[in-house]
Amino acid sequence: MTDAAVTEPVPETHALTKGLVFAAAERLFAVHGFQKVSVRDITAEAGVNLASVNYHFGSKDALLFEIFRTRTAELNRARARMLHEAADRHRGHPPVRDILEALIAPPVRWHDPNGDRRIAVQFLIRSRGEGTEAMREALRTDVSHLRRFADALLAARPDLAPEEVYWRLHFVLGMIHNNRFAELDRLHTLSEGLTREDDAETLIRRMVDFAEAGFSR
Amino acid sequence: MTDAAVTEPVPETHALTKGLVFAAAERLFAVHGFQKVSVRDITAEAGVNLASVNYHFGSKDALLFEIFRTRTAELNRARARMLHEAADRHRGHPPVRDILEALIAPPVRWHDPNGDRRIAVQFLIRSRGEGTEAMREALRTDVSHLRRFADALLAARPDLAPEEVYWRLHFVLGMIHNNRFAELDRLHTLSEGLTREDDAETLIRRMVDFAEAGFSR
DNA sequence: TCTTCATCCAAACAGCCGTTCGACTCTTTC
DNA sequence: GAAAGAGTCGAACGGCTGTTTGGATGAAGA
Repeated sequence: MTDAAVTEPVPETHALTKGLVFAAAERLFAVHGFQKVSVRDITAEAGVNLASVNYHFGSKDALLFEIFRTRTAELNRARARMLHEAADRHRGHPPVRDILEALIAPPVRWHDPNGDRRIAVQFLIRSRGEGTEAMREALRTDVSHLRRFADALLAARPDLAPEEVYWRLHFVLGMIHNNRFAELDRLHTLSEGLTREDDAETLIRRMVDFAEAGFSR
Repeated sequence: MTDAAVTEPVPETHALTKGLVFAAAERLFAVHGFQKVSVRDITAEAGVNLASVNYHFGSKDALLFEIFRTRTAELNRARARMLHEAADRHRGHPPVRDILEALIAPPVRWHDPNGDRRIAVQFLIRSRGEGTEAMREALRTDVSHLRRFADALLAARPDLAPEEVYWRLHFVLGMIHNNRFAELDRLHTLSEGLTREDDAETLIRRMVDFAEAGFSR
């Protein structure tokens, strides 16, 4: 994770004001939701003029979509790289556990308090439920990213009926998408703080263990 | 599921107009989201006057919360009943599989196309991500419902570290909450229709199998 | 028959929304 | 040094938001 293009909090092609808007918008959207944050909230947080959003991005929805597109591409790249490395380690046929780890590890690592990507992953999780029409269209049609993981799982478990593999992949995605601030808070409340200790790597191990066990039969 | 108090689509204590508003609001909120649906959308859909929402419910947020409270209570009751029945079958100590089934089966049965509760479960799923402050407060503080399931799991697996049990419960909840229209559509697209055939009971079996396997070690 | 009361209705309210406009500033280019 | 262009600014636009108001309606009770 030393690639500058990946760890750069805000795309460096942005002008100063544009970058401020991008960062403020991502943060506010991630914390409060897309509809509850106004253009005025964003520009006030960024300390720039109200018209900046429309000047640099065209519209509020276009700003939302640019953040979505940027972060989605980064996450997909990190996942694809891990899947590729796993394939290299196993002569083109990675086992189920390595495939699941490539799917799970990147977003969980981003979510780590020490990372600069907590906001980005919360934004992406939100975009599934309350995204723009353009976002949902992109999520619905662009399945090429998930295609690779589905194909890898199908190849790793040729003994299973394909629909069984697809459903289990769906369950794993549900586990990942449920790691929102509010849900984790509730878990920590329920466990009376027992679950709060985990760092990213421990949580990844727990999730991969659980998911791999789900694929065991 | 023959209890009238549970299968009643709209609480029968409501007056005619109040019931129309309740039903229209639940449907529109479930399909389009909470923030995107206006009071005017609701009253137009219900065919009643604009002021009806404020007259019968006080405010838009209060209407949202009443739907949330009603459906949450019904779902919790159905789950608690299944857990209770499982405890009766096993002399007070139900196995992991029966506990998970009590958690999973009710919302999946509600989601069945033949049921009259598809809207309700979609509404409840949405309330986790985009709910009112009052809703999130209720979800955060009222853990008494989940408490029973966590305690049952802890009792069924005394060999596991408690935090491990809590995390696995969290993963199972993620599987359940991911059954939104949009996510299922994407799954069906990815699988090229293979996953579309399943009825509620088959899906419940798949989910319980997966979750139980996650608890196997 | 008169009163009471819950319900319903059209209309208006104040406020916030995303977006646009025209002027102004500053740097770059010829 | 003039022209051009990108960026920023305050101000305003039309439209939609949730909510409120005051009167009309009609059934129930004395």
